[in-house]
Amino acid sequence: MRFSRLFAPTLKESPAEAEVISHKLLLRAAMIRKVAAGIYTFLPLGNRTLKKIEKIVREEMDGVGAQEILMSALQPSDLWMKSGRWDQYGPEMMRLKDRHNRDFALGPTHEELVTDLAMKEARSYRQLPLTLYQIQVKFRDEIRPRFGLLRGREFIMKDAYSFNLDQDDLEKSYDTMFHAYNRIFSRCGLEFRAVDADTGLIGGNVSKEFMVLADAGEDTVVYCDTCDYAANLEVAKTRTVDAPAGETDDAGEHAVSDGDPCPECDGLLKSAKGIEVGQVFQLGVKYSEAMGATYIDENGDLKPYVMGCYGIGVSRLMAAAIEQHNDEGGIIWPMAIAPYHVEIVVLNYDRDEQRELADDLYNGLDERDIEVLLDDRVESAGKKFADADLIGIPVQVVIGARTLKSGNIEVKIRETGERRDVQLEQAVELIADVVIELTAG
RNA sequence: CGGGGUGUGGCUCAGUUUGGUUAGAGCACCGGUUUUGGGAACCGGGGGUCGGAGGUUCGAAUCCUCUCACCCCGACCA
Repeated sequence: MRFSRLFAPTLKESPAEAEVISHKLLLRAAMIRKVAAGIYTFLPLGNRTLKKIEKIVREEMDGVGAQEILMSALQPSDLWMKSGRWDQYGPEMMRLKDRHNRDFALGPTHEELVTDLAMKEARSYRQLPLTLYQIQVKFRDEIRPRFGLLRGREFIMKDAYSFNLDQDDLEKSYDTMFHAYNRIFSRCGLEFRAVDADTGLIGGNVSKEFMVLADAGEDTVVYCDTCDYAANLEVAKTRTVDAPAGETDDAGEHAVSDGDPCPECDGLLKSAKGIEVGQVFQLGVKYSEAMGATYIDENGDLKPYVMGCYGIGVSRLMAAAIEQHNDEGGIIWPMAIAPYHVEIVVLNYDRDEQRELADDLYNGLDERDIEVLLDDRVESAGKKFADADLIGIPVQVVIGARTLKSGNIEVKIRETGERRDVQLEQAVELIADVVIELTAG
């Protein structure tokens, strides 16, 4: 892609509305634009990152046998009446009426729809376990949308649902999904923790949240400095001093704090802010019983599905990644979710030598399926460098008269700031290697 | 919803307290010249009616009333 043609109106200053770093940078780097409170348009760069995240999610979901579907965002009220959530959900659900005055909602989640689908189409135990997922827009009329993509009223979510034979079977699906989630967040380059969590309005018994550690987080994560114990503060436990490890106290809200003893070992608890990017639940029979969703087992008896559900805030993940990967200059995208792999900054594109060189390099990298953004704009060097840092493409290649004199171009790693001069003939090869290296983490 | 705050060209903001001629600046944008290794310089140009409605006044961005939007703190969530 040529920067001169790219629709990427970057901003020198942060719009006043943005408070947190990801929001500021998403706006400044021309990833998103606001439509209304908590509602955003994704511009080309932001959309590319979104699609990269979605691709990783799809690969991991498909990899564990989940099947992608796409359900309607617009949902009739009757299924929600059936589950009892039409009344429970409250004003957070965006509701509307059709021309016949029938009630609809813009889906905040899809348990009802997917359960209805399964009970009609997956009648036999032979079809189970069945895991379905989708990546789709969700609507929640949040009391207070804020922080850009971190809490929107319309957002992209991956939601998966497993229909299992029994609790044992559910636990297998849950476990599989849990590991897939770990891979997804690792591949996205995030530092995260899976923590014990409250099940909230979704319901169910067992649940883990995936928290990206970042100061902008709205949740507090409590974790042990010695063992694997980690929990959302809401459900965190501690151990009364002198009690042996393993004998826990159910702690009330805010009762657990830094330095309390770990409930599971002799370590001490610490706390940090976290952004919830995913959650997995063992729902059990909550929805299947409420909706009369049953399958026929091998004896011909009707049994309720034992269900699990698994969500990832895809657009939130994008913001969370920025919260973890930025500096004064702007975003530092992990390679796996960067809009482009390499940005070629050509300081004087109007000079034949530089233009030809840049075009060759561009084509050479393109042939190796490396995604390249070529800054061919007629702008000052300073502006191009600043934009490159802001947009945060992981590898920058600078073509300018200074290094060209000795037959070199410069390769700079966005994250570390490391630069090295590279001979022209070796450039494609070397840049390709750097991209692979950075992809591997 | 409670509390606090802000609405002035695309963005950042000044002007509002103490009403007074054609509403300003920087950035961005358009044309031109010279530039180009860290947000270039100069010349020329376009764009706002001051969130909206109503009111007070000879006169309103400025005062009053209502209203809408947005942001921050709290309760909810991917």
